[in-house]
Amino acid sequence: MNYWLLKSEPSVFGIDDLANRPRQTEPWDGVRNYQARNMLRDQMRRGDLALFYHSNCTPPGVVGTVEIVRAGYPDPTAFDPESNHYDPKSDPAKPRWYQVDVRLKRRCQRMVTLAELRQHAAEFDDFALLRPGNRLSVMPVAPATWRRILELAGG
DNA sequence: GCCAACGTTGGC
DNA sequence: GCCAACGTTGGC
Repeated sequence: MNYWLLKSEPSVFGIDDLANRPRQTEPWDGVRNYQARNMLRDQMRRGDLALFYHSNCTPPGVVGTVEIVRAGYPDPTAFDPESNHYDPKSDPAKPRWYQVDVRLKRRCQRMVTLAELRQHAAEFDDFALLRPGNRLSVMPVAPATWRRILELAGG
């Protein structure tokens, strides 16, 4: 079982949106970065858990946790000319982009902001989110880091 | 709105 | 394969 962090802009799809979905489940589509794609496709497994992180907002931070309920499979929005995530170079016979399905596990009792995570950086084991210039929208989280962040979130 | 960091594109 | 130009991300 692995731990992850998934970024999303709340103005596009936030934790409230996930909470309002049927079965509180949603495909995590639209990832168009190869490093992130590789993790979705090759490493994420059903039953893994991920932090739900709100980015490009005030304040950014961790707002909840989700469970991976379906492992990586081709992202259909890449084949849809109507989608903003359409990629004409993704061939359905050899899909370029992948997604997983996530289900809301729980909201944080209190949000853990990026500023707060930075204050605790020394307690985390090489947390990719805090590396300068980090732009990945999917990244692994070490188990000890996961536990500490959930403590900060009030369980 | 600014801008640093980084990824992608495309000419050569 | 190099690398400059350009686009995107995302914090501030």
